[in-house]
Amino acid sequence: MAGNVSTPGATVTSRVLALIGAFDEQHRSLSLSELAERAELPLPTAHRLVGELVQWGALSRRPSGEYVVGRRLWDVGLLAPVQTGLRQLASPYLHDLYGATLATVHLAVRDGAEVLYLDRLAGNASVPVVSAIGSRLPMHATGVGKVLLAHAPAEVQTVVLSDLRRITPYTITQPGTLRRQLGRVRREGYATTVEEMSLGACSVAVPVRVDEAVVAALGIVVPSLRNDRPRHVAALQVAAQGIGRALAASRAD
Amino acid sequence: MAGNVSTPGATVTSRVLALIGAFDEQHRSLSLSELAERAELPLPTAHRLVGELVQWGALSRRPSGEYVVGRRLWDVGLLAPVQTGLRQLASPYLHDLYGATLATVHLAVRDGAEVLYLDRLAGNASVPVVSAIGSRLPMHATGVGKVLLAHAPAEVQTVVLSDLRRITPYTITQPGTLRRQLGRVRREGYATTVEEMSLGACSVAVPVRVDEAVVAALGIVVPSLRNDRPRHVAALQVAAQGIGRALAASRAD
DNA sequence: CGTCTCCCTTCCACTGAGTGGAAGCGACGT
DNA sequence: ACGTCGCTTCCACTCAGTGGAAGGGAGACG
Repeated sequence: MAGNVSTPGATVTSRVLALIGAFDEQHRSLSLSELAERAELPLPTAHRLVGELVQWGALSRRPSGEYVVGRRLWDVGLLAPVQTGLRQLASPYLHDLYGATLATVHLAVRDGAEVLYLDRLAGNASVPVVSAIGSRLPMHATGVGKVLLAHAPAEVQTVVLSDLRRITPYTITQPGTLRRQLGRVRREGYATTVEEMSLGACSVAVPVRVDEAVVAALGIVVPSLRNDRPRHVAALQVAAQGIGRALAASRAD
Repeated sequence: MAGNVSTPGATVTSRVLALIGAFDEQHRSLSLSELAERAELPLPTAHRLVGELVQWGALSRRPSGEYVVGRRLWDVGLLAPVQTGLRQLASPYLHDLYGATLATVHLAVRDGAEVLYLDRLAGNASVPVVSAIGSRLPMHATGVGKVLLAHAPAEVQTVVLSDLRRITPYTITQPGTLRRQLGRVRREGYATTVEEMSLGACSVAVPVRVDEAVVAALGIVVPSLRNDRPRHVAALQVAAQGIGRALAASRAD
């Protein structure tokens, strides 16, 4: 699994997947040789496999000759259960929340020791943020992250607290400080961040609960927490409750 | 390539892709034997390949034993340019449009002789509709479909007009009638439908243009066209122009 | 409790699909 | 005209992939 793709033990399947996996946030389009290099495959092999992938629609070739992820993979990706349940159900509430706050809205779940962003609505006038749908960010520096961490199993908290990387000058890197904040999050029902992830961006986030269990987090990003905090928290909680109820109802399947 | 997957000439790659392609809207979760059958592969072969796919994260296995599309494919799918360009750019305008109309908002492109829905915002109070992100619908019975058809190449129009399936009692099935409507769409700059796709749902749609070329369509679904039509068309056109300008600007890459 | 059925998993001998070094091509630069 | 670089094609060798057959194991039925 951890091993090389081109050396013995490599199956055709693993080579195909290595090619698909060669694409990421920073590499949305790759030339044949880049692909071969990133997948650690000899060029002729990459060439043939990529040809098959293109024919099927998993990749597609730009006029420029570069390859990009194809529409068919996009189709299939949308069938993943990540989006099916939570995301689709939550969608209307996110829009309402956006309408009420006009701030960037995030829906996220915990993925191991990181936050996985499931959805994001950003308005034209919103604060620029680093998150993107499908991206992962550290838990200790985001609003949704703190919410999810506060309700995560103890062992996850331990892992995260033991590695608080500094991202901005305001990032919390003291385990004690963060641990105290997590307690407050549990008590008060919402988390905040102040420029801990990116300068000029503050956030407020609340948990989404189904029968007490925290299944996701809902957050907004605003330029400042000064005003409106109660209004924002209220709007978030209304939306979170709506999503929670919708989720619980849908479990009648 | 059109040929069978298990018969001679089939490559490992094509088998792997057949497995991935076995999932669709109606089949989001499949047992091993269903997978094998749908991919037309012998069971042991399917078993082995699926094992590799699961290990990589392209598929994942539910506690129930059924397989679903994995998170990693979701990740990769999101990198497809479908969403990167148009969808991301359009997102803020869609939200504004939703705020202005409180109706279900659709962003769609033409994919062959069908409409492919790229994005959809649905409020809580919105009319229920069949579309879903990533789904395809016929062009002759939807607002965005008519817009895209009106600006499609003649050969596409011919194909579509030759097969006007009835969906509701109000679906237009007369080629002549539809052809006349398409002319009006081009002249007036917007299309409408009245319960042609689903009862109780009407729609208004406009083209998104970049330098005169129609690259997408933007539509809303409402319970009735009686009132507000001019206001809706205006709101749609404002949003479509915004998206068009944003797209044109982004072509400075 | 035995037995039938259905679905999943493992085994392994045969073989043809996959491999990748090498050579060919075409575009661009000097 | 010649060198370089990235893509494409070729093809003989061989090892990865194949899938029939047999081995679990969970649940239904008599």
